[in-house]
Amino acid sequence: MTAVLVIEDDADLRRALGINLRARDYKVAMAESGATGLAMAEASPPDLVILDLGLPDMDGTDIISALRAWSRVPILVLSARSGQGDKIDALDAGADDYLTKPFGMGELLARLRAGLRRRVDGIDQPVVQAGSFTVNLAARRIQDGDGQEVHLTPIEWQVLEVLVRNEGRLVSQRELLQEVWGPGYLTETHYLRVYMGHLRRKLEADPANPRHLLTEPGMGYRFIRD
Amino acid sequence: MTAVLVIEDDADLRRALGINLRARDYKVAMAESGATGLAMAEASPPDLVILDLGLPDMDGTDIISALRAWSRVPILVLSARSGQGDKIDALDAGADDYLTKPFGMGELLARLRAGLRRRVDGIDQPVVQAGSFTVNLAARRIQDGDGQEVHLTPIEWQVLEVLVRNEGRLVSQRELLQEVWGPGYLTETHYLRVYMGHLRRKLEADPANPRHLLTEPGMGYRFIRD
DNA sequence: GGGCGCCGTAGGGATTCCGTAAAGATCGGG
DNA sequence: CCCGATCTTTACGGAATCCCTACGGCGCCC
Repeated sequence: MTAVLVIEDDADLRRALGINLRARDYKVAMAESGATGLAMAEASPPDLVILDLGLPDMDGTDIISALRAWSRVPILVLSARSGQGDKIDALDAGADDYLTKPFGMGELLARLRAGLRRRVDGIDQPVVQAGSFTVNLAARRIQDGDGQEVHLTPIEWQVLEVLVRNEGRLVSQRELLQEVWGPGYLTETHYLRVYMGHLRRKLEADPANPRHLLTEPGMGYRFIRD
Repeated sequence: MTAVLVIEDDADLRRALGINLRARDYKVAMAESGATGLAMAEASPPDLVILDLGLPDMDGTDIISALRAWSRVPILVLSARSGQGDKIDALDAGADDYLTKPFGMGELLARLRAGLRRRVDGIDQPVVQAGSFTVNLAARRIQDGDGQEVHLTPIEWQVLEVLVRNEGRLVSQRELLQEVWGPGYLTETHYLRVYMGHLRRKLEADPANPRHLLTEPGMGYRFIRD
């Protein structure tokens, strides 16, 4: 059954959404605040998130970013603010759709169906275990094989995150440079050599013979769990 | 470069869209009617479609259905009609987003970025099973008959990719050389002999009697699954 | 039968690419 | 202002890959 997480502080709207979604046989989870919503998403990853931007405890785009740190789940934003700027900020933070209150329940359900239709079956899990080490994408923490915390610098983390989120897939050098350094550094491949070396020394049991952070000469790098 | 197809009959709006999209470095194609739009999409598949529902020659949902018959390209619908029913129909026909006129150009571009972002995350995993081996083009991964990972060099990948994309069809030597080595090497057919040999040795159960990577003497090569 | 064109295989040298270490450069905090 | 952490840049040995040549096999036509 399809699981939908609703993060909404208005009790009336929350109840209305719950009734309508359950009537269509969705499995619904509810959160009243951003913090609990994020915790619930990590505890039990949903197939789609309906998020109210006007929550009291957290900024809306921060919630989106926190989700996007580890998940590609479709995010449908509800908001009372109809300005263009708010929509652009939310969409660029990673939201998939933006619905301005007041909205019709029929339209909401149609946009929800559209979001679910193109659901991807990727690695939507907050923690990825890789033989010798463990990556917690949601908390941005890493543990060594001995349970020791490993400290990564910002760039090291960004490189690792791109690779882990594309587990098994070859990530080209251009793609990595684009994601981490931006479009002006697409040819600076020696950066990658340096930072892949750092990551291997910190994470691999035998940095000279990596088992998880692999090089594909002339093409790019690949992360595999085992 | 990202290719966007705009299907819009209003000349003013079409021009405005063209200017804004090209300014953001999108490659823009334009159609004034549904029929030509569908033809252009088939001739040169875009990365995203912007579709006006109020075209004179065809019903909007029919255009969406026709596209969805063969493509999962993101479709962003523009419409002057703001009723819930129209939106629901379009979204359930397969559209990804629905924008009511008049709309802000900033919001349109943000929704366009949201649609394109999903494409990069890659729904399509073209996995081709070929008797003795399995090719995953998106992940750049190959498994042998025994489930063993097979490593290919960049040029080996390029050659194989061209052949697999043209599964069943004869690919001429000129075409292969053009795609992989570029226009300056159209007569260096011995390169092909060398690299086809590499591929067969790595992928075929009996490299001397290939069953999937076939030679058509004097013409070119052909990939077949079985 | 022999020449010829086409294909497959092998291997060596040149070139490109990668890993590693380490020295400046830059930035932020105390 | 100094110091530590981080990022950038350079240099070099070694590995992977590519280009190119050589040689043998096969089928075809004269």
